[in-house]
Amino acid sequence: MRFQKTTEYAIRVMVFLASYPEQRFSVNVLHKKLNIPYKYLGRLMHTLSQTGMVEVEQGKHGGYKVNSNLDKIYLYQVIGAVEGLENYDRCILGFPECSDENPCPLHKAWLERREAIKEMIYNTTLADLTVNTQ
Amino acid sequence: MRFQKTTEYAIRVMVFLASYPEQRFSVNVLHKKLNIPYKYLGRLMHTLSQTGMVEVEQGKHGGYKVNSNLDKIYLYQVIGAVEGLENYDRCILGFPECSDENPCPLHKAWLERREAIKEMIYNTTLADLTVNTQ
DNA sequence: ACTTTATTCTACCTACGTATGGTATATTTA
DNA sequence: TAAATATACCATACGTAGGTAGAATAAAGT
Repeated sequence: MRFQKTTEYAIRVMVFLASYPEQRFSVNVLHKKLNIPYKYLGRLMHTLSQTGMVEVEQGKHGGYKVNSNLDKIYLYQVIGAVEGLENYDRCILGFPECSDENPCPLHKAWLERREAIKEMIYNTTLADLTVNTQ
Repeated sequence: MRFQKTTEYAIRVMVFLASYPEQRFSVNVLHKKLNIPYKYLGRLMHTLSQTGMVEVEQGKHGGYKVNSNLDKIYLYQVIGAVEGLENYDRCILGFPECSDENPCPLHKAWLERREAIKEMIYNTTLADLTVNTQ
């Protein structure tokens, strides 16, 4: 019961970028600041840039910068961009036929907790998550 | 954010066995009833038997049977036997230095939800999870 | 204008863990 | 002895994580 590493990386990067919304960072700098493997991060940033959550500039002095609309970028979007959101509507025991009408024995208990997590990721924006460590 | 498949399998099996606490089942029967790959399930059952949560009998007409103390077998034990419990005390962003004193920006929100999940797995026993589909 | 430099982008390649299957052997008991 | 099952070991598939190499891009230096 945990995020994929890639998802952790993605949220870490986005939180960092959101903390310096005017600045542009190269992959190399992000790699050093956030302790994420350089090449892996490169591909991740490319993926994130394609969703529009970060803006990219190529060439010398290029790099990545968060999209200015911090309060429009939700955690669920970051998670959805990397590991998807299927798990948040899934039976915890993997029963395909599990539903409110035909519940598995953990259905209700898990539903409540899962909804609390969804409430978190669907209501938290990057504007809520800035962190200044400078 | 999900269980490993193996963890799902383990809980499925334990819930099934707990529903027929007097009966002994062969791997082959469990495999067919629960739609879990035969060979994989064999090893999983062996693992589970070593924790004492299920009792094993070999030979013709042998098989697995849940330990009779249904109300003493907690969900966290089943989860711990397969994928471990480390993730339930882990920073959601993977910051090693994250703590109550030095929280990551998601610390408090995640802590509350994570504790709700822990509350579930530490308070639910197999006695709460029987299901009769016969 | 040409070259160098710093950067992203793209396409493979490697490592590793989880999930799964195959085959052989050991154990029990009808 | 034979059938049913457990146990052990080896092989395969697959997804995630991480690395290598070079092409494309764009700025800066000459």
